[in-house]
Amino acid sequence: MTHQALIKHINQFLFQPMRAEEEKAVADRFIRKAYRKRQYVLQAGDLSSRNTFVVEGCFRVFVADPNGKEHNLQFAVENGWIVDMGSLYKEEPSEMNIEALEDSTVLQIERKGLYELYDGFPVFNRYFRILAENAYIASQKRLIRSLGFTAEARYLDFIARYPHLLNRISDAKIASFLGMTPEFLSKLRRNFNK
Amino acid sequence: MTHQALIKHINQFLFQPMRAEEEKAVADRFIRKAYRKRQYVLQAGDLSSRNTFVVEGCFRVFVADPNGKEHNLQFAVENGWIVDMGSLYKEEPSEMNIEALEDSTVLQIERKGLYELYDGFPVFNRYFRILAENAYIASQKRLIRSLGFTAEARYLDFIARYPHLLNRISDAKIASFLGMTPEFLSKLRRNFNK
DNA sequence: AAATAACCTTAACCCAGGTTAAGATCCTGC
DNA sequence: GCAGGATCTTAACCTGGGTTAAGGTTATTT
Repeated sequence: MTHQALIKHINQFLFQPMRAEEEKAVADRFIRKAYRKRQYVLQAGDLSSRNTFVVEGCFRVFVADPNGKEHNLQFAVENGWIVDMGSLYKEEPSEMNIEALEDSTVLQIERKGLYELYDGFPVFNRYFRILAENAYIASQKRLIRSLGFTAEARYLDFIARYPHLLNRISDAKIASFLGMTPEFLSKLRRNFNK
Repeated sequence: MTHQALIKHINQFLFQPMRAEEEKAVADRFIRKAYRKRQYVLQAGDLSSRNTFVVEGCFRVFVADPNGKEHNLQFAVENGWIVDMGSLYKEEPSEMNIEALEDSTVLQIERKGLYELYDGFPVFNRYFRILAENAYIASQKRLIRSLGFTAEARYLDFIARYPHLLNRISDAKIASFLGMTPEFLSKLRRNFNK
C-alpha cells in the first residue's frame, strides 16, 4: 500500500503501532505526489498550505538573504519532512523555498486535514510533538555550530554526521548549508589533501 | 493559587480551558522553586532532568564553544520555558548552561512527571507540540538571521523585536546573543548616534 | 557527438568584524 | 561610604573567510 513508509515512520516514533482507524485517517488525508528534479514544492512569498513527507528522493529548503544570496537551511531525504512551519501554521507568506534535488515522491497533507488529525486522534499530537521537538533540538545544535565553530570545524562535523549526503548533494549546496562559499570549501579541502 | 500563571499559559495555547482533573495533574507535578541572581539552573555536563517554566524573573541559556567563549542562545522571562530539550529527552549530558539573571521564581517538573502528563492526558501532547513548533520556528528565524544578516541588521532586528529586553539585559549579553563582540556592538551604537 | 549548462578549483585582493588593551563609569555588598 | 567588581567605550591593529575573475571538468540535453 502506498502509505506504508509514512505509517511505519509514525509507528517508530510512537514506539507502538497505530490502531486501524488511525491508519485509515492517515491514508484518507495524505496524497501521493511526484516532483521532478529542480521542481519547486514551495516558493518564497507563497502560502504554504501543506506538510510534506519524503517517500523517495531529496529536497533542499533555502532562503534568500537581503542581498539575494541563497542559504540552504535543510536537506531532506527518505522519511524526512519538509515544510515552512511558520507559514503553514501562522498562515503567513513563506520566507522559504523548497526545491527537489532529484526526481522524488512525497506524501502531502493539507492544513485542514492536519488539523482534523490533531482534533480527532490524540496520537498525532504526540507524533508531531516528538517530531517538532527533534527538529528544534537539531536546529539549536546547528545554531551552536554556526555561532562558535570555524568553517573547518563545521565541515568536519558535517562529514561525520551526514556521510550519506556527501555523494548525493553538490559541494556548492553543502557549502551554503554550512555557511561558507564554495570557493572557501574548496580551499579547505585542498588543505586536507596536503 | 501558586500554579495560576502556568495554567493560564497552557489554556491560552490550547484556546480553551483545561478540565479540572488536568489542572490538578499540573498542580500535582510542578514544584515552585526560587533562584537567586547568578545561580545556575543547569550546568553543561550535568543531566537535565526537569523542564522549567518561568513565573517571574529572567534567565539566559548559553553554551561555551571550543575556545571557551560563551554564546547566549536564548533569554527567558515571565511565561517562558527554559530547558535543554536534547538533554531532557535523550538523557544525555547537557551542552547548555542556564543561569538566572535576576532573582527569579519558577515551576519545575521532573522528566517522569512530564511523561505521566503525556501518557495520561492527551491535552499536554497538544500543548507541548504547539510549544515545540513555536520554538522551532523561532530557532529557524534566528538561524536565518545569523546566516544572512550583517551585525547591524541583527541588532536593529533585536531592538524591534525585543524592546522590553533592552533595559533588562546587559549589552554584553545581548551582543553575545546576536553573535558579535560587545566592542563591536558599541561601535555600531556609536555610528547610530552620528 | 556537439552544445550547453552546471560544477569545481585556483589565486589575488579585500573587508566585516574580532582582538587586545586601556581608561571611564556604574553597581553592589559589606 | 568605599572597595572590588561588572560594564561600556575607544582605538589601533589583525584575520578568517568573502569577492572577483578565469579556466578546467563533468553532466545533461538535443
